[in-house]
Amino acid sequence: MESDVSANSRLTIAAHALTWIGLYQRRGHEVATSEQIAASANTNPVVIRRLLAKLSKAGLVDSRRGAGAGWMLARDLAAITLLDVYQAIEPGPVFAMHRAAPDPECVVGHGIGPAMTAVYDDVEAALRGELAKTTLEDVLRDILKAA
Amino acid sequence: MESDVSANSRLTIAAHALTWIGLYQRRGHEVATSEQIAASANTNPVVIRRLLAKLSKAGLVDSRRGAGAGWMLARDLAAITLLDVYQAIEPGPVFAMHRAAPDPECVVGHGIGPAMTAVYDDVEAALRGELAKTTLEDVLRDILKAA
DNA sequence: CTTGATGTAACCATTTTGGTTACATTGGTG
DNA sequence: CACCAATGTAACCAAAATGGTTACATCAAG
Repeated sequence: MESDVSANSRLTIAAHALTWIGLYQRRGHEVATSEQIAASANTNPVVIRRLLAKLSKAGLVDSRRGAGAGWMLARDLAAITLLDVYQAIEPGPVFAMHRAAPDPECVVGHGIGPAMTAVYDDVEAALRGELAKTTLEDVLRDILKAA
Repeated sequence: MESDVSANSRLTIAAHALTWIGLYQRRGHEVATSEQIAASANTNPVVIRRLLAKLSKAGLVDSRRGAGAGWMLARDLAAITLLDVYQAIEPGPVFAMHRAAPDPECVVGHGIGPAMTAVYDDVEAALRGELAKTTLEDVLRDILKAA
């Protein structure tokens, strides 16, 4: 215990992958391979494929198999928000309830669940609202501006 | 991999502990012990003490040692927001960057870090803003209302 | 039919999370 | 003063999450 800075990097990697595909296609290529993306993101191709598989189920990308296989965007970068990406890869909530149910005989133990759930719902809504404000086009613009 | 619903329950347990102490004191008791709180939250007293230790460092609670030892609020429930609790126990960010630095030769690999950091900063601000809206007095009111 | 890449399962090392034991320390009380 | 209940922490552990890696069946264009 004691160390923090947990959190996972999936949203970052997924945004990286999609942005990379978008830029690659914009430069005239049909599809991008998980190997190319993995090289840019400095991770393993399987990690990329796992994320893209989820993004594919969410309708954000399409894949082509066989020879000349690879990935392509299903929508323009401007039509994909970070919320879309987040929802595609992170079904779980940010905050968890008690690991084991609290004492139902205790007033606090009995009522804290619903009370915190209500708050967490609002927090998640705020988080989603904020993620929805940024599209991958915005991210790419930021990237190109800084280059 | 694959399962989700990660997230930790620390904020929930910490809010539970503080609310419990507040109600207990309101009923005329001087201090609450980690054992009592642990019984209500259905966890181990050491887990409670670990959290309260951090909350103590943040100035939200005080502890008394020796005989008649225990914990008491350093401020009224109405003067403690969930943001105060969150900051006391969760220094780390919600989203992480690449585990290994991306390819600096690649435009995306080079610029994605600052771009995502900017977004994440806004998201965290929104999350904190939402947590700041609720005080533990609000939580307790909710609990008592439902009882 | 060959080939290059997807789609997934499987396995593993590392880290996080939280539960548990253990124990030194504290300070009021009998 | 000795007792004792509870804090404050270290240490250890089991379970789960996170990502990296190998392996391989499948697919489809050439």
